Amino acid sequence: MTLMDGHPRVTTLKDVARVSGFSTSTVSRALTGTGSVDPTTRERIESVARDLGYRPHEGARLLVTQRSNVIGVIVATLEPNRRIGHPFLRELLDAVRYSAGEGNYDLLLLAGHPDESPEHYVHRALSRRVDGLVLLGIDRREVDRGGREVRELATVGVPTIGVDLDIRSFGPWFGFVTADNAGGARLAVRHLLELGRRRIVCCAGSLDTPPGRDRLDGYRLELEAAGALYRDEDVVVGDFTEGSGYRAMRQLLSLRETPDAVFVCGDLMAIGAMRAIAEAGLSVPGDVAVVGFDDVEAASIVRPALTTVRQDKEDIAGAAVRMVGEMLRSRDDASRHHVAGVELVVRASTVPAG
Amino acid sequence: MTLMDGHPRVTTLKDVARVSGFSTSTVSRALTGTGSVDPTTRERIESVARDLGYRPHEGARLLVTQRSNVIGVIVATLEPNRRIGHPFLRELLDAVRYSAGEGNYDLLLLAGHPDESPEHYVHRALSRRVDGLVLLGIDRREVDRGGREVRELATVGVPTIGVDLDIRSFGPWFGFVTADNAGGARLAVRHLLELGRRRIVCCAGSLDTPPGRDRLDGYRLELEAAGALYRDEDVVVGDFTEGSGYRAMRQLLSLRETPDAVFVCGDLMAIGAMRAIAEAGLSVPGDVAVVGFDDVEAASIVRPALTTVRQDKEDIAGAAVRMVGEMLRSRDDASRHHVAGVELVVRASTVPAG
DNA sequence: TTGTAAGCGTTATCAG
DNA sequence: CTGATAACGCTTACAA
Repeated sequence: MTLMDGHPRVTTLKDVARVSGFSTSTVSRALTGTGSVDPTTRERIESVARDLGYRPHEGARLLVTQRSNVIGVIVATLEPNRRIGHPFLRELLDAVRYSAGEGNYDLLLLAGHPDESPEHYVHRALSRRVDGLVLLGIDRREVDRGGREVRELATVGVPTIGVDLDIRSFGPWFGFVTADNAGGARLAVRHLLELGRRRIVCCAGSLDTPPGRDRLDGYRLELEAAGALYRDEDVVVGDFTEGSGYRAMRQLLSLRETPDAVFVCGDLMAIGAMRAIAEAGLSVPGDVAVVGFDDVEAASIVRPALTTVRQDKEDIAGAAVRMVGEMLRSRDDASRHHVAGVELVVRASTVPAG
Repeated sequence: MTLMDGHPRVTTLKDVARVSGFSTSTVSRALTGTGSVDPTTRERIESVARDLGYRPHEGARLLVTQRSNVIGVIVATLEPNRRIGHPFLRELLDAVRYSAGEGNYDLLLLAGHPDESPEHYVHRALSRRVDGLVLLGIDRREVDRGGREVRELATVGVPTIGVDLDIRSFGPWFGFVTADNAGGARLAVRHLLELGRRRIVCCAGSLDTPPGRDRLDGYRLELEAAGALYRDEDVVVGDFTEGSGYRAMRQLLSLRETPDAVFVCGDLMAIGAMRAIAEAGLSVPGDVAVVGFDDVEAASIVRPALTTVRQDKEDIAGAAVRMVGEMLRSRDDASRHHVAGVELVVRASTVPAG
């Protein structure tokens, strides 16, 4: 590295030490705020650091502190390693980004080759020494497939939080965050009942995900609590995509007794369901009232605007990040489970039965 | 660090060396594939590394190689440091994530405190020694405000790519990627003309962004090329949000000569425009044909489905990542400008004039 | 082909 | 309050 090098060597702690006339240890203490330094000294050092444009080298720091201040994130993709599968996950990722910032973390979005499997992600997370890992919408079966590697996370002690994915059985380093899916579903169904709807059917989401299962449970529970009849034929299972909602609704509309309301376990599916209803020559909300789940951006944009159960994304993201921090500090009160709030957002897709 | 420590020390290169019986340098060579090692030796070492679950420490590696294999990303937020402002940016971020993976990079999503300014992001990027930086939808004025820090990126030699943001004037380390906005706009207008529409108005996006300006230019150019009249009154400027599209369209509908088509410079605004048209008692596409721009997920979901100009997100993201790599290798042919493809996607919001 | 040793930029321990 | 000095885990001349 010569002076003629095109890259003017970046300023290091040593440079700050040399110019300010103090030792590297003093400079380190002054700049990190650990240990005690004379106020005058500190000022002098800070000023020199500023003038030189000093940027601490996080890699070097990590080497000794064992803390990267980085949280890794893995987001479920629809086809393996392609696009993120659902707008809700993109919105949630954004919320995590924001929460991470509040906790002074940066986010490492683990990217993947087209043909990488889960263990690769874990490897990368481990290699980068992330302080914690957040799994967004990952399928349980995928986790099991990478079981060996996932267990390794626990061995090394990386707090790992599953959002809509319960892997607490893997050990104490695993946390679980989810919205109150069952409660939200009950809110939705109750709303429809209060509107005077009597034939409430359900378009469910994939039953091998916690949200898929819990929302369907909520639907059943609320019907039963109201003394209404739950029937298996009234439920068709989709996979959270618009297309599956459309198909499910077509099927539901062909039931002997036409429904006057439908609880759809995801907004995208609900939008598909509305399309099916319109095509069948029926109207929303007049003939069929529709309630979705998630409150993605599109829900407030479609016409009629979709009544839906909003998941508190900020709460979910905040809890995930907070859990990482707590587990890192090994606090006894580190909760490993958080149920985020839900809220019914009434829009135009539901009105009282006519 | 005792043996009783809850954290079984993570395996290091030294461990692999000890167990395999070779020196650390040989192990390093064997594992990274640099330098020559006896095939038998390599096999032995690889097997030991696997058994021990060795994960190279990227921080340590960075320290010596000066390469982090991380690309930093900063995404524009609507309110300062809150949510990502536009669904297109979220979708684009996802595309960047994917492209980064193909290039063997991970993505550092620079998160921010609620009250951080751009220079803080740059500081974090610099501290983490990102190999490159991608700016998504960042406002030019923000960049100018952080001018000092941005210039520092060039000093240190961090390839920085602006998507929809041209900062090449800052020096050779800056690249610019954008879609063919003007061309796309012309596609849209031509389509409307071919449909027999004669009163084509325009709802423009913020004119202080390249897409805002170029799409409006394209609108004007295509009209003029067709011998049609461009009039300032036929253009109302919004800010890419649904609400601004709604308001702009109301204004456009109140023109003396009612339009029979509108080119809206963003899908979200187009959705708002459709709402305004419907409220005015007119129909889309019968009375007013609508073309948007971007092709965000919502465009194919609204009814009527929106005809729009699709930006090739994969192309944009791929170019940004590729540029980083090329600049890093200081290739003379490192292009600093890429114009990504656009494509007209015809859906239900446009039909021939009746 | 392999090993020795220096050094990357920090923090932390321990004296002074 | 301050300063040597030893790590941290890895790559890379340079020697053998």
